[in-house]
Amino acid sequence: MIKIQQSTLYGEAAARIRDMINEGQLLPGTRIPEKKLCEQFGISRTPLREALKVLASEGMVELLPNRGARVVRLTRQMLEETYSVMGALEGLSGELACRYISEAEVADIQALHYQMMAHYKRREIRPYFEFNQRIHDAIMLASRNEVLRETHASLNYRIQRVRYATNMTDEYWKQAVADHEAMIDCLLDRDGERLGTILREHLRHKLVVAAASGVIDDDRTDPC
Amino acid sequence: MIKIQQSTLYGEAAARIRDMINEGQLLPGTRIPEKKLCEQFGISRTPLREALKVLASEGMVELLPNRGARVVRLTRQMLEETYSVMGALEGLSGELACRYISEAEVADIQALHYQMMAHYKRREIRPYFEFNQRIHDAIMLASRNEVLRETHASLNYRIQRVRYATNMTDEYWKQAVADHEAMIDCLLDRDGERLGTILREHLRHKLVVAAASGVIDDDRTDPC
DNA sequence: GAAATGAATTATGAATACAAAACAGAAAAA
DNA sequence: TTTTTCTGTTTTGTATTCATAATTCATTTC
Repeated sequence: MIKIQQSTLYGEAAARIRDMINEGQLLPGTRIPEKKLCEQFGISRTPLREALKVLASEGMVELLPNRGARVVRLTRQMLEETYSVMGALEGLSGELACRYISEAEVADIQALHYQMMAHYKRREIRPYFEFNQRIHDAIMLASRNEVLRETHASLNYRIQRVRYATNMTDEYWKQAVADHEAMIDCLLDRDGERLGTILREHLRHKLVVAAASGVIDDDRTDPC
Repeated sequence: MIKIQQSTLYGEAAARIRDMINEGQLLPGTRIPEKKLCEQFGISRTPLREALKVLASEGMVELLPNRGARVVRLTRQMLEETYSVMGALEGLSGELACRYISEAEVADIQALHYQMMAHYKRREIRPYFEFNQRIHDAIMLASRNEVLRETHASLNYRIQRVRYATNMTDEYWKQAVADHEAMIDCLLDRDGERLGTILREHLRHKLVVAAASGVIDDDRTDPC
């Protein structure tokens, strides 16, 4: 049986705007011009406005009544707050994953880990990120908690654009890889408590790098 | 200077639908009739549909393409997942609160605690809940993390209707009060780690009661 | 020259109109 | 009787329209 995935215009629009924000085509703090995007997407304002409502509750844009939608700025404060919350969520995912994960899933994650390591050794940052993300996703899935997964995903959207702009120092990269090595050990031992701790720490390290990425919109004059 | 709070129709509508769900006027699994609600609220379909998009990303309703909106069912599984995530979030709030809370805020929480205790002794469940919630909110505020607060609030919406239907056993109620006593001690000692642990435990206790509340929509035939 | 005022323009918020899909019920076929 | 097909109705998704609030920019005033 083939699953028909019914797509809606507002869903498509939301996804495209999300990408545009992450890729820097829509800049933080700037207005999102409804009319322009409607023409670009070839849709009317109704579904586009619905998409903006969705993005607003995801925290990607902010809606100012009668003044339109703006791309939210990633302040340092907000980034710290978000990483703190994501740390708690990923920590929980680690704890739960160790309780429920199957042998096969652990093996899959190990495989992903080795692929990631290969890209690390070759200093191929994009593919490295790719596999890195897939490992974290796999742990999320293993936690058998959809609410957790969705909540995490929603926060993750907001900070994706940081990742697009991150430049890793050798020192941090080494640390990140070490974290991942330890994570694999925890999974093999089913040591949920320690995996949770490592993941929370891991997120704290990520914050440091992210904060230095240059997409932070602090101390810019805010014309609101 | 008076702050003008600009309200939008879709925001109002979202709030009203939320309340209707929590108060049982819109039943889980049932369709949300656009036309009817439009007439009831005296608005057109456009803002109402926007409200539904917001509620959908909050997890209050689910949108089936071309088949309208339904109130999501609270399955036991989902309730467990949600409490698990909220436990992690409240745990974090406890840890952070101990780092940042002021003397005055601790005093306020103590005052709320004594008011809550008064209602506990008189077995006045509604006011007890009221103060209980206010204490948890106050800790959230003290954590100085808006992202955390909003994420928690969003999850809290979904399970509010359980709280409306909870009947407390004496045993659980006693336990809950004991938890709260311990929480106050932690705040006074600024013992974040322990407060975090207590809050996570506290949420686990809440789950047990909630699961027995009778608003769980398991094993009902699903006509989808 | 800078700030303030006001009309013209533009964008947003909400209502209405139209197209397409889902639903319901009657009639026909197995 | 049960199943299927067809048709009319209802409901949803999207486009369009209209009213109102915000913005812009030229003009006036200090």
